[in-house]
Amino acid sequence: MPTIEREIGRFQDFLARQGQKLTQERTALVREIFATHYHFEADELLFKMKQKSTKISRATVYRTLELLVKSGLVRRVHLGEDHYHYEHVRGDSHHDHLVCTACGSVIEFNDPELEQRQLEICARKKFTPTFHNLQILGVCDSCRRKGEQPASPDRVTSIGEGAMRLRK
Amino acid sequence: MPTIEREIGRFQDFLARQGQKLTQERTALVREIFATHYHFEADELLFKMKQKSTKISRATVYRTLELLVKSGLVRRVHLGEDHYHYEHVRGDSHHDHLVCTACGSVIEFNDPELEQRQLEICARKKFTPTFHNLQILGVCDSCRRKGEQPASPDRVTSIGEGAMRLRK
DNA sequence: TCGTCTTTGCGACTGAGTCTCAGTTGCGTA
DNA sequence: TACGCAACTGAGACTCAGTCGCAAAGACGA
Repeated sequence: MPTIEREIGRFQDFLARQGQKLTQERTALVREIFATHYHFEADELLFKMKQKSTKISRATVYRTLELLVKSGLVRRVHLGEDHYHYEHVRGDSHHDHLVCTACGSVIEFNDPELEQRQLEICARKKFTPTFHNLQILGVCDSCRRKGEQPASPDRVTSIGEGAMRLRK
Repeated sequence: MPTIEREIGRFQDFLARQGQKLTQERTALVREIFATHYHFEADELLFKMKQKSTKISRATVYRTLELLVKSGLVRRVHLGEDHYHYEHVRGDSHHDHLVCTACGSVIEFNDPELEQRQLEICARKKFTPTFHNLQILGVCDSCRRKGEQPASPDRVTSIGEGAMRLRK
């Protein structure tokens, strides 16, 4: 897959710029991450590597994820759970998430108008934004059809319950 | 403060509705929470109670916070750090947060237009929203004047670094 | 006073993430 | 090809927020 090779190249450049090396472990992780087309958790990644009998330690996974986030190849996101999720950055399209509290599915969306409005708010507050993180919790179409109800609409409760429900 | 008494009353109603009791510990926590006019962490609350030599255990603090979140009196928020923050709900004004990654200060804002746009997005995706959570990370006006620079603007990096910087 | 039910504190536990440290690897230089 | 050194790794101990189980305490109606 040429795309993955390109990402590996970018990571190597990033590392080289600060006198760091692209090791076998790091390459293997980047390969795995860019082959995964969805949000993942650090431990999930560790587990997958183990399954493939690619020996990599917990510490290395976390260290590499940190480097990848710093390099801009990977993004750390909150999806309503109480720990981080990661996703690889494709191109440079920023997006936000709709998280279904019934089935846990995540729908991505990108809305330039919404982004624009946020910039206006920042300007009004004299705030210089660098990044934002928006999750909308609720119930997706197919769950709604199945009769899943949002716990109590308009209620803040849903944060708590959403998070609970999503837990393993 | 009559306001606090009213909140305590509301909490009592909520508890009574499910056969639960308003105990001294719970009352003390509600008092403390509604006397705190800002985002706080669970352990911070526990610490404050200890300082006032109000004896309350960790478990009770967490249990009560959960009840308060369920009752809608308290809201759980993510502020870019890797654990929860809480805030008491005043009236029913929903708001979002601008979080300064340099000094850690938090600016609240409410923007009906932004909320409206989110509803439109949900409608387009056939998603039934119950709650959302938006943080914009960046640098506040006074930090910017002091020469604080956003680590690398337009870069996702800032999530990681923001969170790092904010850590105790 | 008894019985039942809820609540509490204690302390052990969990799980994500971090740190330390000794051993290993990668790589430029000779 | 060997050397030296910095960067890297794995193992496991550690941290810290949050949860759980359980026995004791408290509330309260009969």
